[in-house]
Amino acid sequence: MARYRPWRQIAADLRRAIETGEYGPGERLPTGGALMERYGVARQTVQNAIEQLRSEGLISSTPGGRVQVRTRRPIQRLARNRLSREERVEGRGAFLTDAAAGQWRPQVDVTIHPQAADAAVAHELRLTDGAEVFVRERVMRADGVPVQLATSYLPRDLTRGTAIEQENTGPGGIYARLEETGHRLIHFVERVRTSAPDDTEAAALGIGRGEPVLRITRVAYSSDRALELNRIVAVAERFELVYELPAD
Amino acid sequence: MARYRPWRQIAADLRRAIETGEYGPGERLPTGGALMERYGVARQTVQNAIEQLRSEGLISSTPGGRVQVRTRRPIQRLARNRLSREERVEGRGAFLTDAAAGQWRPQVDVTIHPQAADAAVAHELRLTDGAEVFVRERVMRADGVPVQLATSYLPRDLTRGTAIEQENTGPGGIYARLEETGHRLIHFVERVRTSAPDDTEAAALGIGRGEPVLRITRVAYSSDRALELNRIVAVAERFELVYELPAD
DNA sequence: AAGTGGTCTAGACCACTTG
DNA sequence: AAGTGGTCTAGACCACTTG
Repeated sequence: MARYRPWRQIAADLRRAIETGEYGPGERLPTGGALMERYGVARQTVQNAIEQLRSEGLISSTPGGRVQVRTRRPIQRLARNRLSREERVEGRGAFLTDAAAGQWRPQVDVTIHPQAADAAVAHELRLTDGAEVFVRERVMRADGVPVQLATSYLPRDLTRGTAIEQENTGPGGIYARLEETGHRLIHFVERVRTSAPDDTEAAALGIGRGEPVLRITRVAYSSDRALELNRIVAVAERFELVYELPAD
Repeated sequence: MARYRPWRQIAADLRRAIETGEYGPGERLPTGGALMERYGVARQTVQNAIEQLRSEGLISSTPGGRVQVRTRRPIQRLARNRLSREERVEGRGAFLTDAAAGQWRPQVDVTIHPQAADAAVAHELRLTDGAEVFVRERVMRADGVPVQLATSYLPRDLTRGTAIEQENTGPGGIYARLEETGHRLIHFVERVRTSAPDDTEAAALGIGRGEPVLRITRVAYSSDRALELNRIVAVAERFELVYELPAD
């Protein structure tokens, strides 16, 4: 046992044990006390090793609870299929499309309200500061566990008098409603970044510090204007983003 | 000062100071000792706050060095343009295309060797286990700082006798060479995940634990086969991935 | 009530960078 | 040589979960 940075060795040992299946998905790791004794180290040192494995996405832990090997497979988020017109016509939103492909149970909670666009939202939608937008905030769950927050902003003139201002937007969701009112979608641009969550996001997603999130900013365009800004915060460990790109 | 989890307050104060510009890009934060005194807390508590800000991508720190506000803007990685045939014909590789768009100085170090495909590589390229592949390992730097590792695997029968087996693959890189030998690229599939780096990756990229990386797996396809597997490990904080998606 | 993961203090030392 | 960020020990307590 190295005297300097023994947490590396502890993390390496546990990582190997997980990868070889000694600790299978959903199983508990040894308790902190057991690891302290086994390696002859202090509590903080064990904690450093645990923190590393958590940031690698191998384990999850809850205070008072237990340290568990992660069991859930990543949700495949299929960028091409999920936004296709075919799926929209069939009446499924993108999250539901992913669920059907991945065989998990989707659940979406929505809150809606109009508001004045701040500078960032106005810039993305090419509106003037303070223009009215309609906001749909969604918490998405997979098999009951929150995995994603998505907040959509649409220029109010596109949504007034449509089902987009209802809690339930109807079959095909907001994109189907936009196309019905003559706003044909041409393309989407997605920008992907990653970072740690802030306190509000961490609480809503039920994750701790150090568990990274994906931040996806998506703008939907018609031929002449920006129709929707969607800001997504997703538990990084739970997702694999899949993009299909033409070579031409 | 809250007695329980004071690191949250310390992190919040520092975050605000960075966001308001009190500590500008490249500037140092107060030393650990100063923060211990100011908040009346122990060293570990300050460390917890610093760790949080680092995982949010706001600061970077080096042992013996200093804690600095991050200065570099994210590298825009433009998935559509960077792989377009037009760019390839103009003779620029994808990384160089990004550099031209983002105005930073690119540098690529390459090591090359043939090897037998392991099970994972064989699966992605639809080869039999142990089939020979040609491997190109690249370390990519922006303005001298390592930002990305990329390892390409190509079936050996596609590369033998071509410049793909040279260090310098010539104008347009390996995709241009593949197309010259009759393997027309039809599409790419990119899969994006994120996690912490392992020790080797952290050392090569010069980042610490808790700084997440993006793991991008890209496969290039012709009409009838998989031509190349590229495994990319990129410093998450430095990148913004941009994808353009058709609505049809 | 007992157990567990997480956080805290106080003090020490290590590895590294800057003068 | 001095300063700094990072890690460690030993022990305590907190918040939470499970019995």
